[in-house]
Amino acid sequence: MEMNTEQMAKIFKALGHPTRVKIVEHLIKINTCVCGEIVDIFPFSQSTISQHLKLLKESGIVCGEIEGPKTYFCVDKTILKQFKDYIQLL
Amino acid sequence: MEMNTEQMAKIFKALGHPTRVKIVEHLIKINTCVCGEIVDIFPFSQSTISQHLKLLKESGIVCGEIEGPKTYFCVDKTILKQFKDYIQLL
DNA sequence: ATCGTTAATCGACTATTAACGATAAAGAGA
DNA sequence: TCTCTTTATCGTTAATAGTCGATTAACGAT
Repeated sequence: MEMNTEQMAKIFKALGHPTRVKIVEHLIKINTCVCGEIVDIFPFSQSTISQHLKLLKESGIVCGEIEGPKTYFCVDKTILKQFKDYIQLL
Repeated sequence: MEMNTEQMAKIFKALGHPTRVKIVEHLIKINTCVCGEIVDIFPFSQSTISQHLKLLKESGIVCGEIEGPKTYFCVDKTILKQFKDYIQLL
């Protein structure tokens, strides 16, 4: 499977904000975590973080799994690999 | 030299538009070219393309060299390498 | 059944972006 | 010098993004 330009631009756009880059780095580091943990790390409101997570999810680079009242977020490893592969070919 | 999160986010943001991704891909392919050539490729006005090039320049991933009335644009290979290195570590 | 926790969504506001046409600037060539 | 070519910038408009507080929804536990 290979990314096209549109998909790449969408992920680039999603990563085009320092907070979202940091969220993704954090998710990669700790593998999975819930929204509240991310809210605790950053100086933004719960709604703002939730919005950032929504954008990341829409780009495909992050996925969220609802489990009871919580949502577990993690990086989609398949998409991440495709993303990295594309960039390596630049 | 290593990129920090802010710099990365700035480049991601600059690449967060399909036209700008394509411009960068084109620049990598043909090494260097003037604004007018890019205008001919895309269905946007000269001012819009010039604006896209300005954003790419400001992010650092592209550089432009004025030579007479023309400006030669190319990808900054050093920055591109740092960019790729950063992503590879994700 | 109510309450507390967690996350998503809504509505508002401001700021930024994307696009255009028009204009300006700067050099090359007649 | 005047004109042509090339690119950058300005002013405008419409759309999107970023942030917040308030509200809603969904679930678990008492």
